[in-house]
Amino acid sequence: MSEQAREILSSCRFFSEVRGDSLDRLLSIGRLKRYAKGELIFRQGDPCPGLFVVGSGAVRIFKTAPSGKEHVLHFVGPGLTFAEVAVIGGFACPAFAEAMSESICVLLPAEGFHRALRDDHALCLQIMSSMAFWVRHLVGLMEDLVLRDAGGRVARRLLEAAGESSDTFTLPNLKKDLASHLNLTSETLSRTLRRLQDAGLITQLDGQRLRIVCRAELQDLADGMYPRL
Amino acid sequence: MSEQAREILSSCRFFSEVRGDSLDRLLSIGRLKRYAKGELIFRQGDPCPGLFVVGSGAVRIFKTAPSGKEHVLHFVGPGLTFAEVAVIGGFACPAFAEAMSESICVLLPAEGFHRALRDDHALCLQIMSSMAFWVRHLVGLMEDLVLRDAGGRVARRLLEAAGESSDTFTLPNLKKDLASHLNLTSETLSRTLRRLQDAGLITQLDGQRLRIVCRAELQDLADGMYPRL
DNA sequence: GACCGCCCTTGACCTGGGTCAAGCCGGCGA
DNA sequence: TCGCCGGCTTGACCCAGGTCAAGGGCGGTC
Repeated sequence: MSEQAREILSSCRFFSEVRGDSLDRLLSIGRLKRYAKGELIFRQGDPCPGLFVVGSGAVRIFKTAPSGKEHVLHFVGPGLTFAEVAVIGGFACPAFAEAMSESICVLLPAEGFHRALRDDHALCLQIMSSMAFWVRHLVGLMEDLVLRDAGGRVARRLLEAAGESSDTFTLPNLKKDLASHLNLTSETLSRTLRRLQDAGLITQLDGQRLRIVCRAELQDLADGMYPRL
Repeated sequence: MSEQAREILSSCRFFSEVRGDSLDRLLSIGRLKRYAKGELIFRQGDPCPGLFVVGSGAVRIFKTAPSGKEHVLHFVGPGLTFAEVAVIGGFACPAFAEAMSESICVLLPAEGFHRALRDDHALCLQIMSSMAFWVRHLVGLMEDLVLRDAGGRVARRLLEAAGESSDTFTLPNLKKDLASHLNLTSETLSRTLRRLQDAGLITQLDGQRLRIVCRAELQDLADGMYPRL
């Protein structure tokens, strides 16, 4: 497969330990896919086509309720994967996937990926460890939804996304997607950010970027120490 | 190790495909543990001692917020495991574990379990598949918390726990544990069950057992089809 | 440059479910 | 047998966050 595909796979944490023959084998089964902005990659309930690795662009994974409400499970950016669990477990797609912008992915078809797992013990160990991190992340999200209020969720998200090193945070394309991910309406997210700003914890740089001003207080808020903002 | 331990491991779905040498190896590192009702098995943040397999009794896994609110992540009964993800990922315990009644578990210490994973490809594949199911379950729980209202969550839980075959549902020892698992207060759970009963969807047999009377309507409620009860 | 559509923000109001408080019931020890 | 204690139920009230509606900003198109 192309040099581009090699580039994408090797920049992916999921496959960071996979080298040499194992990597070649995966590359040999991979297919490069391109999606237009807004294009649906798969629907909830579809048979799972395989494991996707995002090379560029961004994909959102979401579920919908009969009521029409939709919930963004996660945002998948370059170097990250999706549908890996469905592939491994042999399930149908548990959610929808939609390109949030023009996106390029490597698709590793389920059948070939299974064969690779069967044959390659090192790959297994690597994937297992990645899945463990993924589970921990999911449990963190659940804890978030259940144990924190709106302010706490937003604060935690800002800190997590900015990371240790940087004080700036770039919002996803649409605020309503972030809101949905945090199980808020866009109205509430808007109000919450405003309150954070009024309290001097953050400043809004431009439409898409925020700066964290007071990390410690934000952390307190995320930890639920503040009774109220 | 004892015959009892063999019994416990082989009745566990997580290890259902593990046989012969692999099983012997696991048995050789396993330790039988006994916990009194209410005993704390580990605390959130503790280094993870290993993978637990419940033989008898029941364990609840829960997190606490700084506010004091606690959330039951899951109930672990005979034949099920806990702390498996922390072991595999090498994390600290992500939650508390407490015996809900007198309980017997097999503990597979982290170090030995890791060695088994490194050496045993079939075990890896099995565990990976089990983890995939576990992730799917977690995502289902999240979907539940986010996309359903109180009535829908209770209805879904009743249907899920009763299963296809049976129309009766046995509550966990304490209703407030079930409430916490569903992210409800015990008051709301109480009210919700009452409403279900008044609507003729369920009947209360005794303190701990319920009978599902109208499966279809309960399913509609779980699917969020009913605007309100 | 005028129109349009989409998103974001803000305000006013509503409601699902939490909180608080008051019984009630059943098990258990003295 | 009685009293106590912990969990369950029920009612009254409250509030965080959702809903609805009214602008406002901004890019795209003709």
